[in-house]
Amino acid sequence: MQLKKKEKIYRYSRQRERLLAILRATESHPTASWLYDRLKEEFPNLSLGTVYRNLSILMEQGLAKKIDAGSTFDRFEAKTSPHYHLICKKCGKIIDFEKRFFPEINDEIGRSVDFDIESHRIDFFGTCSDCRTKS
Amino acid sequence: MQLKKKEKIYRYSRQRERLLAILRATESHPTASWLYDRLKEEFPNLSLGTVYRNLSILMEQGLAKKIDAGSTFDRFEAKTSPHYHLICKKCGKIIDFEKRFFPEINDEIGRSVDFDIESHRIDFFGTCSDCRTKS
DNA sequence: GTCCGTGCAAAAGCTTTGCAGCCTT
DNA sequence: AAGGCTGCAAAGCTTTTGCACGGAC
Repeated sequence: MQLKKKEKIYRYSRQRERLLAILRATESHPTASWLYDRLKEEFPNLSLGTVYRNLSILMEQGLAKKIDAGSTFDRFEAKTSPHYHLICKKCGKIIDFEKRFFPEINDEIGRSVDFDIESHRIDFFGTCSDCRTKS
Repeated sequence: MQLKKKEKIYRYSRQRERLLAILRATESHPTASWLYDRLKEEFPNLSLGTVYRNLSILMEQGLAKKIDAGSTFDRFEAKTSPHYHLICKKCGKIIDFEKRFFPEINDEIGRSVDFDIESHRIDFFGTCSDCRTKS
């Protein structure tokens, strides 16, 4: 018999609705602190804990993702379509890239290892055009 | 005229030599704290700060790498050959995978974006065989 | 009425850093 | 002798959490 995990119930919150809207409206892969600053304009008493708690809920719901890009702080995005990231080593900027997706490599790799592969991420590192121009 | 960055001078240290040896001898992609525990067996007065400082130097020298795998703490490795990671979503274990490398995708992607790509990382997420057996 | 979400503040956890003394060069 | 490296401890930062209150349902 299977143990059924209790379904978590989410209530509506204006803060979370607006947080998601802000995250969806930017392409900058912002930090929690940046989101806090934006959202605080609408909710002057907003607390940073609320931002973190709501980001966590949005991730549970599959509406937001955390990006691990080597910074000391986390960055988030709300884009759900499959895509990769171009990460600039000079300025840390993250740019979405979705012109080519490799769904086939999960299978290709999966056939050769004893590991159930569900997904993959690819990040490209280099220098963005802005930083190239500057130097 | 080009500004030449002053070359950093490194001195020998027994702690760093042994740290690298320990990192090279494991396949577990350890945390700084794990390395500290191992190294402290040889240097009873060792401080965690020394581990971090030396990891940082080893990374500058290209002898160690930090792996961003979504944990709250960093993990490190000393393997220099190109390889990818299989990351278990259940237990967090990281396994090296080097049977297939895709050097060509840097060029393939690079041709279509205004971004100088130097390298890429690929991480596969899923369930390791240990965790699959358990469930 | 329940009990989830919020604000506030404190705590937690990993990593960094200032300092004095030691060791490498 | 110069200055990087170390241990120790304190500080720094991001993220998490306890609590009482307000809001969603």
